[in-house]
Amino acid sequence: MHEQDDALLDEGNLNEKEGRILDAACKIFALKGFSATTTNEIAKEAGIAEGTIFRYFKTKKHLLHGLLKQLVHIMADRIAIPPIEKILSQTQGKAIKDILKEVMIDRMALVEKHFPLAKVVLSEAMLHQDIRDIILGKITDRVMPLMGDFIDRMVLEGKIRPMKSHIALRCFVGNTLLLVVQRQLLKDKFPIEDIEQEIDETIDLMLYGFANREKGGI
Amino acid sequence: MHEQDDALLDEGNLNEKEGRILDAACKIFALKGFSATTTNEIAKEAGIAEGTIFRYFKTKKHLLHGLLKQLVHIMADRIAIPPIEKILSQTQGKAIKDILKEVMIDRMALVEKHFPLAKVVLSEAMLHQDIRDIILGKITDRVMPLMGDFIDRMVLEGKIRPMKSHIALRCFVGNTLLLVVQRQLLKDKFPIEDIEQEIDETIDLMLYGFANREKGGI
Amino acid sequence: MHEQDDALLDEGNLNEKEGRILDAACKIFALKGFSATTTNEIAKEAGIAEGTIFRYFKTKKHLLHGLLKQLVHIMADRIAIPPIEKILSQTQGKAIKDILKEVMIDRMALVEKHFPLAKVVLSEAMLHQDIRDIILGKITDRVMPLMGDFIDRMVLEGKIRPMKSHIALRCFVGNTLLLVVQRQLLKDKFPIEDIEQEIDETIDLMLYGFANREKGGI
Amino acid sequence: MHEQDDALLDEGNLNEKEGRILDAACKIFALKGFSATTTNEIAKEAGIAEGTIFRYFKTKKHLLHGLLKQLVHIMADRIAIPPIEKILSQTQGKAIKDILKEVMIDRMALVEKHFPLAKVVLSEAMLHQDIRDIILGKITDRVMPLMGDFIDRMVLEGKIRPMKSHIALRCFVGNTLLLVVQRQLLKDKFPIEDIEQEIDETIDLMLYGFANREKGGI
DNA sequence: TATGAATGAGGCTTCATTCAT
DNA sequence: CATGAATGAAGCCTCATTCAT
Repeated sequence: MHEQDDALLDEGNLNEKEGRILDAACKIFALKGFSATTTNEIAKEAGIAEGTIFRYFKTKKHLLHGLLKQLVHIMADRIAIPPIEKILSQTQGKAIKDILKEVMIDRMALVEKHFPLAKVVLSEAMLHQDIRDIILGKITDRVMPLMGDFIDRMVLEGKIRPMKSHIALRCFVGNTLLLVVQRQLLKDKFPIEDIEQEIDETIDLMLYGFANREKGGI
Repeated sequence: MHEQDDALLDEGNLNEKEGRILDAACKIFALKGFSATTTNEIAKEAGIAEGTIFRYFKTKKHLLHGLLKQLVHIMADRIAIPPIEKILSQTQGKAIKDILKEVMIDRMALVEKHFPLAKVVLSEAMLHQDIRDIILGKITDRVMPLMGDFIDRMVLEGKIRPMKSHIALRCFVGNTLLLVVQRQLLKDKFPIEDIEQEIDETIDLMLYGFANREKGGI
Repeated sequence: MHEQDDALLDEGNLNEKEGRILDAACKIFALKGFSATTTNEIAKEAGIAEGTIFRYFKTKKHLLHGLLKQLVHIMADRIAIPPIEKILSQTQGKAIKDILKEVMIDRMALVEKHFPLAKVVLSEAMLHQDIRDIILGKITDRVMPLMGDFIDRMVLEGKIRPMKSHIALRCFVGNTLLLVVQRQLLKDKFPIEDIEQEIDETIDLMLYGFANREKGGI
Repeated sequence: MHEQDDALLDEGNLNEKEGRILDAACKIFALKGFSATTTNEIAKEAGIAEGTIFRYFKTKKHLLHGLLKQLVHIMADRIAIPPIEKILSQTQGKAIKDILKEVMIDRMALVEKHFPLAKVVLSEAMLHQDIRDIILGKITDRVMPLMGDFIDRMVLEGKIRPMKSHIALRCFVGNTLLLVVQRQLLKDKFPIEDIEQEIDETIDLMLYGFANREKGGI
């Protein structure tokens, strides 16, 4: 119970108790979902009294929203954006294959590190429009331009052929996401032996496609 | 409330009441998630008394499991498999592009028709191993062989280049899934104007890849 | 606990459980006030489970309103109005002194019988406009016309001198109310030895006033 | 919030903080009743920390008792008694009608000025014997002798006819009280147009009674 | 002395489950 | 077999009170 160390969310603008509560909530929401989690459990996990939760969050729903806002904020502004910005700004002279590999590994690591949170976000987002809006706001503002610009630049540099950036992005995200899901959730039935090789082959497929050029693609 | 017609689940081996309950549960689980749905709501939607639910399902949890089993059974054996089997068995003489398009449209239609159920299944599967196992069992037994064999056959026929079927499958599923999610959940922020063109471009990307061949692919 | 007999409120249009709940609520509200009464206490007093209360009344506040509506309804239509109508319709040949005495005794008995309820009503009415409105609606519709007409008739019959009925009514109600309050709440410090004599003297004062006519009233 | 000026209760023997707390408590108790008022609200209104309340009053209940004692003390000794003593000592040469009018106006003004407090006192007194005792003690000691002596003197002076003082007092208090209640609480349904005329007619009724002397009073 | 964060008992309310009809 | 009133455990939340600062 209530480990203080290694808090994923306790960052700057919120105090120590609030961070502990958010961490605990995140952990148990990820385990059982929002509705099935009790405020009592969260309090025990956070090592505080149940009532204390409600000094920081008016209701359990507010706690969820606060959590999601933190998540989105942190994911986007502190964790997710900077490394990808760095990678995307240091592409000169690199082969597109290596760039994509670097990005995919980085993104996989990111999602896998925060997979519990991701589960909370996704399962709630699936049901509730208001939660989708919190996430989408950030994606629209930060992720789309960043990735879109990158793809457009790659096209300009001649590293990839002309294409609509959102379709390329969807392809890349789809492949990465399913890879993570398989590793995290389906590892018993569909284990991945050599992850690096798996990534290599995935990128190869994305780059060169299914088509059999030698036979003319029919 | 309690429409008897057009029951998605009322199939054969379960009687009329049981089917009505499962239909109602499915509908409301999809809307609000399992924990947030009350048996009272289900009963009202099914047009029966609350107590009657417990004649057919020992607990609410049993109801969920029963529902998921039905869903997986039906999705796999009655709805999902037959059409794809048909498509996959009539590929001779067709271009790979058209085959993929046919499959993608068919799969999208399938998922979109049953999107509410899909949401239930996915959000519960994200949290609970036992539920994942129910689904995965069917996928391992039926879907993987079918799709794997198809890809292998395409390779043999020279329509696609040699590749590992599970990677190709992941790519195809990833693209299709995100396309559906975008259409269903993100339509406000990321609308898709012309779905057929979107599919065409997605398949084109899958077939021929990102790479700019003319420039040598670097 | 939970006596079924002698229910003050269990009248016709509400079923047995609902009546038991209202009776219990009435008893404890009168003892401790609305806010200080717990739904748990009410349930114990009514001899039912706490949850059952909420099958009949959405919230504790709704229970209070239901109670007040019943009280006002019963007080006005079943208990309060009929006897006074009877008295007021049989005044021919009687001295005004005897009529007033009859009315006062009847009204005192009525209020004293329902004094616990009266306390609930008054203490809530003091604080909340919405509750005052429930009561006043009935008074405006039923009590005022009845008493006003009576006073006007007495004036016409020459039994009392011309006067505004609402002032006479206020005087009569004020005297009666304080008499009841003294008997019920102040009996330790200001006991009333002979209630009939007290009533006689009160009516004598109302009829003939303070003024000393023999000295010219100055 | 927390105006320091014009404190009703901050008088002499209690220090500034204590006075602020009592003032705030009084204001909010009057608005919402004792149980429905939170110590947090009181603290905010008083402009102090919640914990500070408990330096001055052991519990919330003690705060109520302290408040009531202050109220009764101030009402009786500082506010209520002196003016009435003055009026009652300057009656020579005045008509009884004018004396009563003067007293009634003075008492109405007094009650109306302190109506919020009066509501607290009354609603709590209705429920709790111990609170009634605090009030009645003061009334027995100070008010009754004062008013009783005045009435007896009026009788001796021949200004009113011989009567028991407590009955006359009850009549006067009843009329005055209901007049205030009507003005304060029932103004929407039973408005009073011309208050001075209303008082005149009420006093006239008290002085000369209902009886129609010309017809012989039958 | 004053603070206000923290507490935790206890309030109101929900809801899966039971059972007499 | 079907019902739905009743149950009571348990959830969310409030708030008087305490105590370290």
